[in-house]
Amino acid sequence: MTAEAKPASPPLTERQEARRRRILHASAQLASRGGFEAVQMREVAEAAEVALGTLYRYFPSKIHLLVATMQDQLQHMHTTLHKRPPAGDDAAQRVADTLMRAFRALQREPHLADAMVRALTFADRSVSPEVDTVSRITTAIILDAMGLEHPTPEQLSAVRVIEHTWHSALITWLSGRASIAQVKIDIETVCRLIDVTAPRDA
Amino acid sequence: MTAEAKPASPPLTERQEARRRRILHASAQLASRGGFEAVQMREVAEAAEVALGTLYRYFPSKIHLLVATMQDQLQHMHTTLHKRPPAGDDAAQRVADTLMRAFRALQREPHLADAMVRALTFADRSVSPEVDTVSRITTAIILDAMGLEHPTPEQLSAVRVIEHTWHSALITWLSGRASIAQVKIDIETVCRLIDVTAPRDA
DNA sequence: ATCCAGTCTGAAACTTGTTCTAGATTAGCG
DNA sequence: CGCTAATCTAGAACAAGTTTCAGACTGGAT
Repeated sequence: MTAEAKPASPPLTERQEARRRRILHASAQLASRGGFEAVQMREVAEAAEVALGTLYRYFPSKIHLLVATMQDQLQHMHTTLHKRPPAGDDAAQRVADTLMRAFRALQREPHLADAMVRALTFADRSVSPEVDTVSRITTAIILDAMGLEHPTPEQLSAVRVIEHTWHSALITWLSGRASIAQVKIDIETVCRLIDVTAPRDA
Repeated sequence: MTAEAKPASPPLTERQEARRRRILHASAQLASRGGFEAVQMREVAEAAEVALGTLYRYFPSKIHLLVATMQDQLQHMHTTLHKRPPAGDDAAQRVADTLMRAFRALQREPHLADAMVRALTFADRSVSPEVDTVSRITTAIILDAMGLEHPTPEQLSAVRVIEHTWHSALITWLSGRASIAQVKIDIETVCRLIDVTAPRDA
C-alpha cells in the first residue's frame, strides 16, 4: 500500500520532475510567509526559476497549485502518522487524537495551512479531480486511525462528516473565529459518531 | 424575537438604505446567473446605479458584499422557516428536515448558493464579524428546529459540528463531488449527534 | 439662505491572476 | 549528426478586484 499511484498522463522527464518540485517548494515557501495572498504566481515562477507560462503549464491556476501543494503536504503527513500510529482504546479516541495531531502540525505553519485550506474550499468544478484526491488521502488517514479495512456505508458517511467538520473547523480557527480549545471539543464531539455508527456485532 | 438588530454605527438615511438595498439586489441577481465569478464589482455598481467607489464604501470587498448577501438571504429563510416549523417527533429529525428544506431552497438557485457559500468559506479575518453574523443566524435556525432555549455546552458543540457539516457538504455538492442523496445521508448522520448529546434528565 | 462636512460620481490608475506570442531550447529519432 | 515536435522563456497584453482623486451634490447647523 505505498499509494504512490500517479495517473501520469505523460511521464515527466527528470528535469520536468525537478521543475515541478521546485514549483511546489516555492509555493509552500511563499505560503508559509503571507498565506494565500502571498502566493503570487509571478513570485512563485521567479522563486522556482521558471517562466510564468511554464508555471501555468504545470498548474493551470493558483488554486490548482495550492491544492497540489496540499496533496503534497498531506502525503507527508500520512506517512509521518503511519510511523507513529495513535495508541488508544476505542476508535473514536484514536481518530480524534490523529486529527488533533494533524491540527498541531498545521499550527506550526498557520499561513501555509491558511493558503491550502482556503484554496481547497474555494476550488470550483475545474479542480474537482485534485480536490477529490485530497479527500481520498484524508479519508485514508481517518480510516487508518479507525483501524478499519471494510467500513460500512454508515461508517463512510460518518467519516465524511468528520472530514467536513475538520475542514470547516480549521477554517473557523484560521480566521480567528474559534479557539483551539473549541476546535478540540468539536473534533471530539464529531468523533462520537464513530461509536454511534459502529456496527453491532450481532 | 424579530432579531432585526443592526449595530448601525451611523444610522443610514432613507436614500442610503435604498442604495444598500439596490446593491444587495443586484448582487443576488448577478449571482443567480453565473455564480461567484459573474458578480463583478463594476457590473454590480452599474446594475445598482451607483458609482464604483460608492459600492466599495458600502461593502469594502467583493467577499464582504457576498457575505452580506448571504446574511440577507438567510434572514429571509429564517423567517420563512418560522412560518412553517418542521413537524417531527425527535429533535434530530426536525433539524435534518429543516436543513434539507433549506438545502432544497438553495437548489433552486444553485449559482447564487455557489457565490454565497464560496465567499463565506473564502472570507479571511477582515470579514470575521460578518461571517460571525451568518453563523449566528444559522445557529438560531438550528436551535429553533431543536426547540431549545438553553442548550448545554455539549449541545452547542453538536450544533457547531452540524453547521460545519452543512457548509462543507454544500460545497462538495456545489462543486459536483457529492450527490444530493449523499448530502442527505450525511446531514442525517450528523444530526444523530443531537440525540447523543441530549442531556439525560436524571 | 449660507456654509461645512460628509457623501456620491466618473474616470483613471494600480495590482495580480491569466492568456498569448514569437523566438530559443530540449528530447527523442532516423 | 541533423531534424522535428514539444517544451521553455521573456515579455506584452488582458481581465477583474481595488484604490485614488477631483469635482458635484446633499443634509444639517448656524
